Amino acid sequence: MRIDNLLQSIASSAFEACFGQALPADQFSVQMTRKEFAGDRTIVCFPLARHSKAAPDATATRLGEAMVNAEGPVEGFNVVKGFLNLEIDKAYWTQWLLTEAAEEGYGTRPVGSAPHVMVEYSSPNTNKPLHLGHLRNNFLGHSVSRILEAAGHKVTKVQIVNDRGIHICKSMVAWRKFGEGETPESSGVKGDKLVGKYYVAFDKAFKAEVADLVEAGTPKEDAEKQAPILLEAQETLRLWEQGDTDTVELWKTMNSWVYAGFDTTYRTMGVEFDQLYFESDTYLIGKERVLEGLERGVFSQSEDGAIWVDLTGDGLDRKLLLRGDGTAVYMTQDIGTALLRFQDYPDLDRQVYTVGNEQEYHFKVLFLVLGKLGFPQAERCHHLSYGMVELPEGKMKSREGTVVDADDLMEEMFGIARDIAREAGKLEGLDEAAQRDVFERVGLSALKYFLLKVDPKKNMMFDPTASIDFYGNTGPFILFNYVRGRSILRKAAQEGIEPSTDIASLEADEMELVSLLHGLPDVISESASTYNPSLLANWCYDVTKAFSSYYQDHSILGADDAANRDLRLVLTERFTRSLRTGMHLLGIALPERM
RNA sequence: GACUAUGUAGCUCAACUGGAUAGAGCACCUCACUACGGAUGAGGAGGUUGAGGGUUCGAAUCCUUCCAUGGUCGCCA
Repeated sequence: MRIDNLLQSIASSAFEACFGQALPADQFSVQMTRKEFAGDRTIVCFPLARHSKAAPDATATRLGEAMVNAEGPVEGFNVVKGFLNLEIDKAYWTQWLLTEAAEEGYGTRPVGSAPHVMVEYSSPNTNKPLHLGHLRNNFLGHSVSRILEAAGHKVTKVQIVNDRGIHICKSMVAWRKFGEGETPESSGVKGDKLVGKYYVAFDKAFKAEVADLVEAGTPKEDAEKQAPILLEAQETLRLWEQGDTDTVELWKTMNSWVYAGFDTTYRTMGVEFDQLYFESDTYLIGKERVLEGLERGVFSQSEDGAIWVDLTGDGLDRKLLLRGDGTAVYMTQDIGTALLRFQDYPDLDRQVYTVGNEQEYHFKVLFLVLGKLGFPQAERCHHLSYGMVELPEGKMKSREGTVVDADDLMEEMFGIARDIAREAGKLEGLDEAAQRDVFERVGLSALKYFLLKVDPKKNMMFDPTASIDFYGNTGPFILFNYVRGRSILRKAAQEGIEPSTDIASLEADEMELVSLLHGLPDVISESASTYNPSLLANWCYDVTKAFSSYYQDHSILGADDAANRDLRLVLTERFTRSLRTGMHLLGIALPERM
């Protein structure tokens, strides 16, 4: 049993023995004792006073005495006002270090012990490359997937590729007009960047045409609807929907360029998916399902034939699900996608959508609609909503060229990692590929940690100069301490030192590290139930800081006697392994050297 | 305007969900150390937690009224 639960249960029976009143264990709030006070865990006794009919400090004292006398690890106590500070038997912690903390997979639960969850993230448009916003999205979704897995869920990672619509047609038109047959192979340009280039070219040509029309006397609003290149894009969309062979061929070709480009970026990012869904496949399913819903009477139809859902009973509005002309809107295809997924995975307990907070209303509606269609999982579905990534100069705007490209940013981080590593000179003897691997791990750790340490729901500032910092509260700082710890363990192994189970008792300055290590399982389950990796990121930093400080004050291999040395080695081993678990759940891979 | 989130040190972020003197990093100042990996550690300074009112043993956290900022309020996606 975890120490907090154990203490609660001891407190509960001790309280009943003292005051003759039974309180459920969860009424006893156990927290870590602040370091300016003696003790390991604290029970706040103010709320207990009205049940004990005694003053808070008297209640605390009597409860403390009873807990010391009870069977269990409580060895002593002190009372400050109504705070009961408990001292835990050091042997308890020693035993814990040698048993639970030593287990393979400490902190995680076996996959399949909790329900099957689908996590969607990334979900890009196919008309432009991935940028900084996608990085936050991908790192979040990927990390939450791993955290849910560690909490025992079976997890399926998916994305919905927004591969159809006017945006991709614009790139197609521009490519046909200006492309002269250019391909990723012929130009050496990455596929997603190439298609993005034509999307920009379209926009430029469009604006020029509008300007010409305005020059010729057309009002601006009309000009923006009449520009020939826009009409051509709309015609292309019509042809695509009719299945026109040439159009569909070009669409397939250009999308395939984008996918190849995205694949490269995802691989560099270190994220992956179990299955891809494509809007071009799901929007028709959505139409069918909406029509079925109409037949079953959960939706209604207006005179022009449009289909609506009435959510006024849920405090929202009426919402359009299908246009009068039978064409799909965004909601239509999202309904189709959701239902297809439930059909593909009948054991699915819920879906988690990693999508920016500007779509909160959309997902409220979607989940309500799924509920109306009779899916009990709907109420467990979750919109993992996250805030925008802002730059010091404001929002990213493609028109102003302030979009931070994902590939460029990652490459920049790798370069900084390389420069620092060369200066430190710790990678001599590694070949090129192995060194590159280290640079990527270090650089990615900086980016991922920077983006994940902030509460997802908050907007965050991406200050380029601060974000590339490798000192302080950063990913590389955590990696650095992991590498130091591993280096010691390697050295111990080389010297044939195998820590015995006869380890020294813990001193006060070791307790902070031990307490933090002990907290890992709780942090993981808390992160999982709130879909919040930042809790885990902060834990990784806290435990690393504790180790770094401990490392400074104590020579691990140079300890006075074997019992102390073995304790320190055990601590180092538990630290590196727990940290590796935590960082893995953030999607961060750790190097052995750096 | 309505709805919704956010507002904490100069800056970027925490705060175990109502608990003790609100903590880290960066920047600034001081100190330690030829270190099992210095991409280090210790200390100092820096706060009326946007403002006012309320709830109670106790509030950054809950309620309320304002203020500021972002987002949403399409037969766009």
